[in-house]
Amino acid sequence: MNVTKNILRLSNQVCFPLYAATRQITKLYRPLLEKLGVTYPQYLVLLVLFEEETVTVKELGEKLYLDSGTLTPMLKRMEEHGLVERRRSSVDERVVDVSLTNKGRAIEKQAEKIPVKFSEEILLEQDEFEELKRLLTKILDQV
Amino acid sequence: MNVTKNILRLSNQVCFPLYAATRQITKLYRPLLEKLGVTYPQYLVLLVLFEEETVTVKELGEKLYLDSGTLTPMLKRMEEHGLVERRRSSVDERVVDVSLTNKGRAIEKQAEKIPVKFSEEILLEQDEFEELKRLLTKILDQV
DNA sequence: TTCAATTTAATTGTGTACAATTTAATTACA
DNA sequence: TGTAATTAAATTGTACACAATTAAATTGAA
Repeated sequence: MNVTKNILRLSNQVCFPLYAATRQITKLYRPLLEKLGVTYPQYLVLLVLFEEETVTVKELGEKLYLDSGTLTPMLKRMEEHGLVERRRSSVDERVVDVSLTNKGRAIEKQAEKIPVKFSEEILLEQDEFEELKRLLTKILDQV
Repeated sequence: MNVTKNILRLSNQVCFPLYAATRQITKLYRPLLEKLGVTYPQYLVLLVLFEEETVTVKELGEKLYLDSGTLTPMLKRMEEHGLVERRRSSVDERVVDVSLTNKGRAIEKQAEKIPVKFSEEILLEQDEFEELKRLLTKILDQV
């Protein structure tokens, strides 16, 4: 086995398990989120809006690392489903403010149960969870 | 701050940094892979084929955690670009065997440089890399 | 003040992802 | 042997994801 093969081995890459684990975990979330009628990225938008009354598309993008090309159509879908409201800012017409509707706010109580259920399905120790989060956040802070 | 808000805080979730870090890292890969004319998932297919002469679509799916709905169109694009060859197995007509063309094989030497360049851009200690990989693999093995 | 530079969303086009279904081939068992 | 069950890809439809471009509003410097 030459050096090349070792470097390129799937099992030696850290990015591959990252890529694969993310998708598998998103799949675990799916049945839980389906009951709320949202996808995982839409759920993240809700989490932001549970914390802040109103955010702009730009702020959402900064928090979630997504651009308007992803957010605009996603927010339109959420608006169609009656979860959020999009409104041009009267202060600055370039800006679009996003906020929860009553229907969106009503989901918060259901959403509480998801992280709990989830941590029951993923069998990591508490300190492993913390370490994983620390390492991922360290990467995120660099890029 | 009530308990609910704490549970649902973006910063308290482990899945969010996982989701975000994966996409940010894939973006880091992009300029490197662009030179090879492939996307990140396509690069993963190449990695498998550098290790194994021929794999079926099913085997690819098992290794990369992807289904035919993703792989079939992706492999067709790679075939159009002259990187791989798709051929119905003569032993079992249901099966499609995938293998590298000469052009695909020629990429291996360029591909070697990518993990090296990449590890230079991500500033994690060697043991942190190992720990991250261990935790992600542990999750993958569960789901 | 004016107009060029910047900023914010939206749009366009390509490429994943994946659930659900379909099609064709193979296997298993009555 | 004949047919039901299973298997492997492909297809269909929906939803991200993101680079690149566009359009409209705002800002800033001459």
